[in-house]
Amino acid sequence: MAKHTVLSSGAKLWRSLACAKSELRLDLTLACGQSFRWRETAEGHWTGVIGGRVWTLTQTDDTLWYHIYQSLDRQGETSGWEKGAGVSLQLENKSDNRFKEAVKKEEEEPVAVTPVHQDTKEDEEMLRDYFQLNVKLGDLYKEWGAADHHFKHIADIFTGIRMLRQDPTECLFSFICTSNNHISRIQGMVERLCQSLGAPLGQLDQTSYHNFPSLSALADTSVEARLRDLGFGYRARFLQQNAKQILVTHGIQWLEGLRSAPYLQARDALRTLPGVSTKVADCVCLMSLDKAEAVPIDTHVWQIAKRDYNYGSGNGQKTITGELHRDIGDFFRQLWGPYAGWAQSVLFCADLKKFRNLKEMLHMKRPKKKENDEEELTVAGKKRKIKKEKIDSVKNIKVKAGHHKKAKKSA
DNA sequence: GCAAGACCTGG
DNA sequence: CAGGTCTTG
Repeated sequence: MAKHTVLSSGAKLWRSLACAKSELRLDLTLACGQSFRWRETAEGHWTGVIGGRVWTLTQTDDTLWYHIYQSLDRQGETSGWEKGAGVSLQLENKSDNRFKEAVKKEEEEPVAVTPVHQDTKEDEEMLRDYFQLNVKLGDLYKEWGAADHHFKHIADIFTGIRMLRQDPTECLFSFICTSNNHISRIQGMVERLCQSLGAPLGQLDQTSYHNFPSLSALADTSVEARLRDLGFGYRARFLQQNAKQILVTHGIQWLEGLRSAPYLQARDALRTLPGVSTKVADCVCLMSLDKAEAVPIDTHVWQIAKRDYNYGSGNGQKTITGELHRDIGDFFRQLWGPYAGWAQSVLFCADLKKFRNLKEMLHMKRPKKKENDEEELTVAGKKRKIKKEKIDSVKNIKVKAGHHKKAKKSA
């Protein structure tokens, strides 16, 4: 049976490119909630799908290493996948007919075949494109840190977090699943989505890999019922409706075409889709459509704005509504500049529970009095924190009545 | 424009 | 309740 590879198993299977950890941290970038499909398959080794092929990535201090597994089409040639049968066998075991049909449909479509000669240059370019390595993250960190003291503080530990340049279809349909939901469940849902409707790419150890489903696979009318069975809840309808709507009214190239549209135009276009409001549209813009200025505002980011930036406006409101949404985005764009969305992802990542151990290191580095006090208040218990926020919100309502928009810009 | 409620599911 | 969206009032 084919296995996930590791760097120590023999360097000849690996290719590399120069890349400092200040430019890219795989562990943070691939697990901070922008893509839901990467898994750490061995210590420091991340396996996932890029461009219809399965890759394992790892890094050392100044080098990014990558291995691309041989695709199913070349089964039996040399190393790589188990001799093909593994995946097909697995599919036969499913008794659900609709399941088979959908997969069959996928299989009939042409699948990208890896050329026999290994085109190192193209592969490297694909990787550079996926990680947007032409963007000099170190320079951006310096700019953000110079403009924003709090960012600089966080950035001491949370280095190398950059935006992926994801496939727009995968990005859109994955983020439709994020509403009213949490990361661990989203990961499972996206995985089931791919296994159910995506073209199989092969199997490594106990894990089978699939392409993200095509629009036509998602558009089939049987999809909603299938996805409900897979635990997608009310989002099942959104996924199917969207795929159909995009294909019928816009065409298959529409999403990619939005890469060349201005940010707000692309976002408004996405917002016409059912289940896609400002937040999800911003995620898709930032993570797949080259809109670095897009700042997705969710309740979590709103908390960050209030807690770390003393952001006052909107404290009287219960939910993130129109104007508030735009204002918070503008606030961060003014603070960080045209790559505000990238900067936001750093703070977002630093706030994830799964990286709490990393964040602890910040206290070791800076035993500042004031900040310790604030942390204690936060850690001490929810009730006290809530009380404090309520007091703040009362204050801010008064402020808001007076100065409204000018107050926050001074920050 | 904003506020409620509903919406699937599971930790 | 959770990293939200849609529908009403």
